[in-house]
Amino acid sequence: MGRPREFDQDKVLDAASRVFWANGYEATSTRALSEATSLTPASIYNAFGDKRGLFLSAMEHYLNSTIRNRIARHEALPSASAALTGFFTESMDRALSDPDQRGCMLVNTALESTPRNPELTEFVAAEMRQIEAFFLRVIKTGQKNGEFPKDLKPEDLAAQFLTLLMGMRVLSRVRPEAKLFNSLIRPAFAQLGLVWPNRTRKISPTL
Amino acid sequence: MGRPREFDQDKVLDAASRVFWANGYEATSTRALSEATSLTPASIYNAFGDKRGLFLSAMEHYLNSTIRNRIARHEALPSASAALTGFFTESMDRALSDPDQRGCMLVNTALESTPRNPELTEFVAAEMRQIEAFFLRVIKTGQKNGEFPKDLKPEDLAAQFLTLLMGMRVLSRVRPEAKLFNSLIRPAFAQLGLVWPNRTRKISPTL
DNA sequence: TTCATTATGGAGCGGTCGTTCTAGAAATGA
DNA sequence: TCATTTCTAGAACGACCGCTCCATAATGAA
Repeated sequence: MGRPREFDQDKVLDAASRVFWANGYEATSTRALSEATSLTPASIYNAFGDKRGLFLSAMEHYLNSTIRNRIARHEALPSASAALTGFFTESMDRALSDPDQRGCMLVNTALESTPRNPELTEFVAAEMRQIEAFFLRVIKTGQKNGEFPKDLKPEDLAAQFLTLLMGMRVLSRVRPEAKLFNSLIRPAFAQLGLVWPNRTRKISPTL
Repeated sequence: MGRPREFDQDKVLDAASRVFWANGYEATSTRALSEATSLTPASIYNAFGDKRGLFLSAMEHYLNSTIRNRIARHEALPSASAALTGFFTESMDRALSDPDQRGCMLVNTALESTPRNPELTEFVAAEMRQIEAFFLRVIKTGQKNGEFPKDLKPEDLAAQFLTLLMGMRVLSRVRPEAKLFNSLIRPAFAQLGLVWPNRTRKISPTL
């Protein structure tokens, strides 16, 4: 019933999340969003309510197409070692190959959200718990398999890997250096008896 | 020559940095800065040039009174163990006792700065290198002393501690949980043969 | 005293912000 | 066909943005 929408929601959210990701919520104007999505203000407000609504939808879209997707793909791998190595390899390559040094939209949002936006803060916190839970599952599996030593508490290790990931995302905004990242991941992996194969800066595709 | 200033620069920068720290650069209006500092716009612009100038001065003030000060105090301690333990104890207590969960102004700024502000990005990067250098000095001293084992590369350890600190600062905005922080610091300290005394949430003074 | 210089208070500048409004277009159901 | 509903284009709203201007006040130098 009624006139159908002319835009592709996925493409719109893709464009919107790119802008929010690069500039943050506050520094992104609704005009910039209009231009990026090729949507008029009326269409945006009709479809998403307001700027915050579009941001939340764009954030969901971002999480699904990056972090959640990455977790699902690597958790499906046969070994815990491969899952962990693959996850960090991909994370590091992405961080180093982004010419805009946008880091991670989740981390960017974490530092832009304040206790005055408790729902947003809780949303970010919950997503970080999901990442931590992924690490916990992988580590427990690896310990059960015999891939990883069993003397270390998996909860501690999961928290460590989460923080390593968060710290890397901060550093990738200001110091996207392969050498730095290698010296972070190598000792963390060594705890689990894993050898981290040093990686070098990856040139981004020109699109 | 000319009329003297009526305000105390230190108090003004203290007030300004509080507002920037809590809300970020973009979300802080010059009106809010006027109110917080009790200065008219004319006085602010006369003294600091523009909003960015005030921000940079406030940032310097913040760094001097927090991170740089903390580094200097702990590096003066007789043992490397005490320096490292004291530094992280204070960092963790500060993070957990802040009712506004402002995290670290340096980290907040790191994620708000873009490659379009290369000077700001470089400023943040340089400050982070200073923190890393502090860790490196302490670790090298500890290894020379015999306080820390010598089999681990001090450069790797310094990078690790920097990332741990950055990651903690991200998490402190959204998940300021003492238990989480203890499980992060404990294993990192264990590498150096240090025992981390678990800490609990510290209630902030009511001022 | 006078003058040059700098600081302050407060009004207000042009511009941009997030958002809404109105007119009309494109679909469905009767 | 026509009423109803939803979506789109583009102008425009009031609010707020960063910042400047102007008159006046407070200092040191001559």
